[in-house]
Amino acid sequence: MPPATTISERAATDIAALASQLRIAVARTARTLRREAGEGITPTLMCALATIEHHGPMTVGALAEHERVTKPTVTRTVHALVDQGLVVRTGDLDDGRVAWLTLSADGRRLVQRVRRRKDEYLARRLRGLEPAEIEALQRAADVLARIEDEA
Amino acid sequence: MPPATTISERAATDIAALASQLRIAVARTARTLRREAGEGITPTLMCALATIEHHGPMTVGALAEHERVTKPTVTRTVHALVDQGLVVRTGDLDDGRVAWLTLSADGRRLVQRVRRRKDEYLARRLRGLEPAEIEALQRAADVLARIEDEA
DNA sequence: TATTGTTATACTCTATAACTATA
DNA sequence: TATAGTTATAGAGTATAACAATA
Repeated sequence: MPPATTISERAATDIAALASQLRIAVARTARTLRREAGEGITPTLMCALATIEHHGPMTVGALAEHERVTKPTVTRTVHALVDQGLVVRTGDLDDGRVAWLTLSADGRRLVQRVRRRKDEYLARRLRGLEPAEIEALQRAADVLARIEDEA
Repeated sequence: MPPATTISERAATDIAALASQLRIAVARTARTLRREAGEGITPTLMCALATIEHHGPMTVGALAEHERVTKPTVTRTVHALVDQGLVVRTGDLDDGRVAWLTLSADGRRLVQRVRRRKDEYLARRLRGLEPAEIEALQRAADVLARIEDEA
């Protein structure tokens, strides 16, 4: 007979093991998805574009914070996006230090096209799963989104 | 009363929505975790190290295939790991073209230390979730690992 | 002085093309 | 000829440090 364990000890063990498995699974899945963007746009540019689309007009600093990169990195990213006509950069009228970023019509179309493409790729991989597995993934997506928002 | 839908139509809609949410959640979680490696080692080197530890002795080509990068990239990565004394590179005795990669004792210790660190970080984020949420994440980790293996 | 953003510089990761050595 | 791996080269992403402009 195994030694008795309290509920909290059991839970702690389960969580540690889960953390390890989840970390590996998430890293590998993300890596695969990053390679599915296509459209000739890089993952970094695509991420920035998607963030601006989701948030609406943002400053350079806000984008840096959201993407968790430094401001010089965002400056570079935005430069590339503006060069490609995907983002419009406008100076703030009241505060001369601030620059506002918005999507151009081309940028908006591109975001939607790439998003559809990635979703279709992942959806192909999900087809054929059991309904219970689908539901588990749905709940997991919700939970992961929530704990990231709390970060 | 809404129009009748077949089970497969319902499933297709659910899967498309799930794919989208899951993609975003996975990308964000992976990004956060990548920044938690610490120990002065980069995510790429750490990934290679973890793969070699998991698989046991591997050739350069096998590592490239597993990490889904090109062989020149692996050559570079391995060079860095050998320089840091984390990996040992040995020529095959029968086939002079082949190089075998294994972890050094330092490499093995580092993998374990970093792994523990990341797991603890994620585990902190998971504590406080409902038991049902934990279970959903556990199932999701299993499913994601499985569909990645099939890729 | 503090804040917003940029420029300068350097390092890591990655790929493609061309190459060497071995089979 | 084919295969395993390397070298050469170039491009993308990132950070830190130093700076400019504005508040």
